[in-house]
Amino acid sequence: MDWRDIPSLAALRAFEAAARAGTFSEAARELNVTHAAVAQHVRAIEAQLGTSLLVRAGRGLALTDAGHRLAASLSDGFGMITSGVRAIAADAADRPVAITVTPSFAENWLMPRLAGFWAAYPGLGLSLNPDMDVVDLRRDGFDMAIRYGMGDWPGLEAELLIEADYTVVAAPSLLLGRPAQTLADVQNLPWLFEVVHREARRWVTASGLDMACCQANEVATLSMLLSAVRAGGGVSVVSSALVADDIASGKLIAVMSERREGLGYYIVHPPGTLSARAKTFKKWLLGQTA
Amino acid sequence: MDWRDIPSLAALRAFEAAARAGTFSEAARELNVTHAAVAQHVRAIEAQLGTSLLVRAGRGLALTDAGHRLAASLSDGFGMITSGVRAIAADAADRPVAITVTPSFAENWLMPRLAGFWAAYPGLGLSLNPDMDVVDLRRDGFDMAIRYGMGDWPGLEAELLIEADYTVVAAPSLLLGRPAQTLADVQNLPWLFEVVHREARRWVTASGLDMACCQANEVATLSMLLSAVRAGGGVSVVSSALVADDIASGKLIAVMSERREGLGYYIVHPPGTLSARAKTFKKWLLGQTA
DNA sequence: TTTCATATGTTAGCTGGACTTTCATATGGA
DNA sequence: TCCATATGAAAGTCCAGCTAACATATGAAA
Repeated sequence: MDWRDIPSLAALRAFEAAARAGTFSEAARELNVTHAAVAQHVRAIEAQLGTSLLVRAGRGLALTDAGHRLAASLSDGFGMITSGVRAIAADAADRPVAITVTPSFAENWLMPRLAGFWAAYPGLGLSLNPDMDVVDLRRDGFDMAIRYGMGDWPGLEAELLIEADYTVVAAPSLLLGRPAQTLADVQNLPWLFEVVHREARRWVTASGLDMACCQANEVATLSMLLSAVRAGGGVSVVSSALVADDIASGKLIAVMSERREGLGYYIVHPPGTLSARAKTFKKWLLGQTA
Repeated sequence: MDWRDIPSLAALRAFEAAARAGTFSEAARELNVTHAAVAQHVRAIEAQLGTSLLVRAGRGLALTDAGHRLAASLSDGFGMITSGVRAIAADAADRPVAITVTPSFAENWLMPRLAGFWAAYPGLGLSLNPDMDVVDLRRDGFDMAIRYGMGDWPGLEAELLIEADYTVVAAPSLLLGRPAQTLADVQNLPWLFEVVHREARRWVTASGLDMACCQANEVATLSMLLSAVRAGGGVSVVSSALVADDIASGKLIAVMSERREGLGYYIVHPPGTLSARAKTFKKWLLGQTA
């Protein structure tokens, strides 16, 4: 589509508004600009096309024949454009909020709380996608994600939901009444690590755990790890946020804990306006940790 | 038409081009901008509408369902706009060049030369409107005017065609062989003045004519005045340009002459591009006095 | 006829939207 | 593996689009 011989779209829009409104002043109010801006645009179009479109008539303006014809095709064209845009925006606003979230966070933190959301917002649909991968939100059509990390994903806005830490936990059934207040207390017990969570292993070693003198097993997912830890299958390092209820109820014992600056579960989304529904969900999420 | 919730038209055009071209790079070439400009526009629209439109696919891009639908309505809308604009521009280019010109200039200078123009440009139509009034070119649909004055009409471009002067002329049939080289030589002959041309009368009085001792008649139009002067009805003050042929052939005698700085016959038109045809005519006009 | 509100016309000056520049990364054909 | 061409992202530039200001025109009301 060759635009080189077409006046600027801003000018054409100004002309269409003036043609419809009958005065530059009224068109200016509609477009939130001054009458001078509208007048300049219209005269620029006339100069470029070599014909008059709007001429002075009393206190207002009258369309020439050419002006009538141009205004008609512009009105149709701009009508089509704005209708198409609004249809897309309406569809986007109506569909369920699409969220991608790590499975373990979904199972251990989000799902237990979601009944509260459903009670508060019965008509607001959510589409939750548990996925361990960091997916491309735009490519895969997600409104937002809840991600674990430092909050610095390029091109995305990230807002901290829950701070994360490293917490050593063990089940009472594993401890068998033994004290569990230092790493030394659990040094000789079996240990469990998530395959990909190398940093947890690195941290606990740096904190004094001697990996050589104890049995350490690896499991594939955080969900499986938590299941095994709860069953007394071993000691592990997790974010306390995921096991807050377990610790509070005594189902798991927190041996030691250390905060990591910046580390946390973040609400992540592309920059710009979220839909009203997505905003509502985000607000509710943030309200759960205030 | 409420534009507040509509992305910028430049952005929508960029998106439509990218949707059609399949890559930001190709769309950028079409629009004469960089790929980054197109990419930024598209992502801005996605942010505002809350949905993906174009996602990465190999080395290019693929439209999402929403993207397809939006691209279709934008293509229709922009097509309507550009077709409408081109139709108006084509009409303006095709119609005869509309010129408003003073009747006396038309009769005495232009019409005698126009045969040369018609011979040189047989297919180029002209629409000549003799009018003594200074008309509003845009309101009345004129491409240009040939006007007598100082060339300083606001909001218009003016280019000098012929310098004007005050020239005292008389017919030989009036002079009856008497010398006619000074105002004194024609002081006691009858004089003619155009009703509205007060400055000619003012000038000749300031140049020494004693209005009290001679018969002075007024006529309504310059054309009538020239007709009477040629018939020996009286002495008058005219622009020599209008009677150059008469003077050259001896049909009129130039008694005295005085140039006036800036005064002249000007080609006048609104600023901006004249149509190709109007430019051709203007060029031809200017060629007649080079 | 005068006054007043509202319109257009015009030009000089300002600024942020639109773009460029630059560099990093991704993709696919040779 | 190399290379050409694509997108992604962010910092910086600049002029199209606008405002401000003032002049002039129009028409209704007093």
